[in-house]
Amino acid sequence: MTHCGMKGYLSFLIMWILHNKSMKGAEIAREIEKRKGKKPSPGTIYPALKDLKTRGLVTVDEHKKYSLTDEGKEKLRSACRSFCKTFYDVEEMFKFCR
Amino acid sequence: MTHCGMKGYLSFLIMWILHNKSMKGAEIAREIEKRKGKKPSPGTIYPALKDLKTRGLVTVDEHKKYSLTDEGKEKLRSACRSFCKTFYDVEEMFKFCR
DNA sequence: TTAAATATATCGGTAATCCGATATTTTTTC
DNA sequence: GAAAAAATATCGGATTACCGATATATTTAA
Repeated sequence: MTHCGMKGYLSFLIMWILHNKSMKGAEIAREIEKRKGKKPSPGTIYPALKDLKTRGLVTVDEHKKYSLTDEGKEKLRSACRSFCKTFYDVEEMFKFCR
Repeated sequence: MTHCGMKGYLSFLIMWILHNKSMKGAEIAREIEKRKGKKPSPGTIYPALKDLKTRGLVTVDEHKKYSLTDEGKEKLRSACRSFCKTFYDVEEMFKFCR
């Protein structure tokens, strides 16, 4: 349970971060640092981006800015649905932890 | 990205489910099914519970009802804090996916 | 009190995640 | 335009998560 006992949600988080703004890799890494408190290493973030690209969920433009493809958006939407259903009581969680 | 691209949050979810009610293993499995849409197999849920027990985060009573230990509660609280900080904009996520 | 159904437990294998180390490319600064 | 800094990329390894198969124990029904 390194972080939240939630190893594995990195690509979900990346997609969520990209959902309303395209970003360069380093920018994404900084945003993750802001959220999680720890910056993912290059060996973590770039393979993850590559994987998302390979799967057609993100694209990179000529300035290496990443953004969601239509397919990526659709995928994110369904992942969000799943996430929100699983944590339907997330508000209680916010209360619980303060 | 089987579920949410969030492999690894099972033990976190178990602890969250236990945070206000002690339950038997099978009950926990049903609750997870309700949330995720898929029931974890015995080979998934019991090893996870055992692991949590080994780490002193849950205990089992004589009727095999699991509940959080004090240490487990504390751990859950800090995991929740982390989770909520990471997904501080979860409300937007709820909007996004409908 | 048997038989059937349900719940619990363990093990081994597969796949996935993540990161450290390292190398290359791009950008910035002077 | 050269040097330094920052960003990007790749690879291999260690760890972990999960599940299918299987076995045992417990509860329920008859």
